[in-house]
Amino acid sequence: MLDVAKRANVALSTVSYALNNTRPVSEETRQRIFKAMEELGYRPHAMARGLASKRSRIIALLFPNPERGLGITELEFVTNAADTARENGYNLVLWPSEMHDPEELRLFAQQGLVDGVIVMEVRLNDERINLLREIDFPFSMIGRCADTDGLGYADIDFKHTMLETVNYLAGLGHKTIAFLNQSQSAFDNGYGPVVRTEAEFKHAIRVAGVEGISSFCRPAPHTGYEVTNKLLTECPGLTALITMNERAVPGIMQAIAERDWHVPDDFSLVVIVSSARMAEMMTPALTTSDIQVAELSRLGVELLIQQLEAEEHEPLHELVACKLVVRGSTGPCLRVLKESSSTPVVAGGKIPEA
Amino acid sequence: MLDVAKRANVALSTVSYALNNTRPVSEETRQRIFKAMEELGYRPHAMARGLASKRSRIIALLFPNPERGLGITELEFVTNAADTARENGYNLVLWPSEMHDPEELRLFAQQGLVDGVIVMEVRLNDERINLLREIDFPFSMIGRCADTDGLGYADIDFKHTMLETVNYLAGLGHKTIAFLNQSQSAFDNGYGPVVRTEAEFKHAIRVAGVEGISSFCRPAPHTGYEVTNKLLTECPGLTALITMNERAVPGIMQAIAERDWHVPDDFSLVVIVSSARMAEMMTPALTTSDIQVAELSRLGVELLIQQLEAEEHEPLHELVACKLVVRGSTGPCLRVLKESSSTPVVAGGKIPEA
DNA sequence: CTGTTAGCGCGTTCAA
DNA sequence: TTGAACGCGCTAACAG
Repeated sequence: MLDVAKRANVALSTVSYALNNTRPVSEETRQRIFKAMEELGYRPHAMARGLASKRSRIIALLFPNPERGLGITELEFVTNAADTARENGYNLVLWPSEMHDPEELRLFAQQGLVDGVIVMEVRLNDERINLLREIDFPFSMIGRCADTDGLGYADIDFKHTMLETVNYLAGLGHKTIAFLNQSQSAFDNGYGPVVRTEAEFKHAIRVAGVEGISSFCRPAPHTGYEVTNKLLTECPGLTALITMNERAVPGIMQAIAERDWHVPDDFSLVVIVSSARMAEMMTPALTTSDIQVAELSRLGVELLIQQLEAEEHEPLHELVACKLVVRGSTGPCLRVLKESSSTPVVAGGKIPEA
Repeated sequence: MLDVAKRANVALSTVSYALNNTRPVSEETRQRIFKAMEELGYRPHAMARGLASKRSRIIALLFPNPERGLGITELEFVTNAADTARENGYNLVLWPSEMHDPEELRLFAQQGLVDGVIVMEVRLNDERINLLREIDFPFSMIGRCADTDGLGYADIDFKHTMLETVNYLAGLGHKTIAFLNQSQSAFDNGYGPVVRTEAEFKHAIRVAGVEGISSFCRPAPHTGYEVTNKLLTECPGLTALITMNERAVPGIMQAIAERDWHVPDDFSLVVIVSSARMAEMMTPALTTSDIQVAELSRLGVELLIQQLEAEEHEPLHELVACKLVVRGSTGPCLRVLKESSSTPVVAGGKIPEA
């Protein structure tokens, strides 16, 4: 840097000012400086910068462990976050969420390596959030906890997503709709999406004026098979199923197929909080409500950076609904239209998960 | 740090030495120092450390863009790499591979932020590798280029993987086996796995003494459908198919189903360089040759760190074969056994991709 | 085994 | 507008 300064016939500090726009520099000298940097192949040293300015321009992502979902959208979250960070001049480091011990998080945060963190897979009452709040460390969430007062987050609009899906199915003539959620343990742990969809499903069926039944299900094909069988047995009037459990889908399809039912003429299936990638893995291609990964992760990063750079801006938040994409797994239920004899009535209830 | 030193009645440097084990420190004073650190809640500052030692203990991962595969294994690569890095006391930052302009890579490398990089999705002649070599920047590869002289890498053992798969099918009695690779353009770009599996397939069928036919196919269900149809039409004796194209699988299955063939009794399917997650998405569950993600990414990281920390160690490399897991999509071909009239013979050839 | 001290490369306050 | 000097928090010679 000193070499650059000499070569441009200015003081070392002037180079710094030119670099950071932290003080007016005459256009002429600025040109000279940049030319000198070019010629010498000078690159500002990130660490030295960080030390002096106390801002590393590095943010961390507490990434999810790839168990629940298929891993498809999770990857996109990570890559999109890295892209967005870079577009804003930040680097993105990955911190495994296995850092379950919050003390480890504290340790990392206080190392001064990162300016802030983005927390994924937030639970309603999340130790990590409590800790970050306590030590007053900047963060944003993809997802959200229960008490979001003063917090920045980007989350899925589960209410809208569920309403749109249920209304769509009701509009096709379905009178009884099931919701196959993720696992009971996720619910008990207060994992946001599971808790919220559970509530919003109940709300949506009430609004749509149809019968509804919901069940938890661990994320695996065989559990999907078992739970679907139970649902179909105990609830003969069922003609449509909504699920947020991607890994259970093959089992669901199998249970339907074994009854010699055809999708979508005999039974409709919608996967919510899913993706086109998932949809096209099945035959027929599934109707899905696609999670807007790119937007969510972009928002998560931007919300954090905003907080980092603004003086006293109120942390913002955004809700992004999933987008319903109708494909081949939904339609009117021809089976029921034919069997116009008995009108099935089922009480909204609960079936134990597999 | 000075406070810690005072509180422990030692010099500032002694604290440093105790922290880095860079010089013997008597057990007694070491205890005093750590106690003082504890009491003061002292955390060494990462950036200052990096500045002084010229080693940031940060490594970068040039991650893949999630187009080719399903995204399942890719996520595991990233998370496992982050875990392994952390276990070795390193941080892992993500650098988007869209950094196609090698100049941008040079810029990042020379910022001094990271000590080394791990390159994924390496092509046989990869600009990034050439650049890193040229500027003498430490790196390792997951995958490998053509000239690996003096380079550290962890890659799939395609030869073993393909031999095992073909031998397994031949052992079941299959006489004509197809290989559905990824896209022609990936091959033309010299993407390692595509080029290597293509060659190893030819080698393996020769060794096994069976007929073989191979074809490229873009990564999507409908192209999988089209290519499979072409293969089945032009090659009536075909009873088994190997693919490395996960996204094409639904199309492959559909083409088979439309012929009223049942898997595995009428036709066998193996997906190589895949995973259990993929396998269980289909009915019947697929026989796959699973990529050993955890091991590969661990090796990739460790190889780099070894290089970073060792004095003059020769860069090492490792090949890891995929592991064949037999599930429901493979077996003897009953269809051919029944139609014992005509013995189909087909010349090994090439079918244009969809 | 321990203490002293000079930087690492840059941001930023002060004086000019 | 510009230049000089100080310090960020730590490592690593060098000296005891």
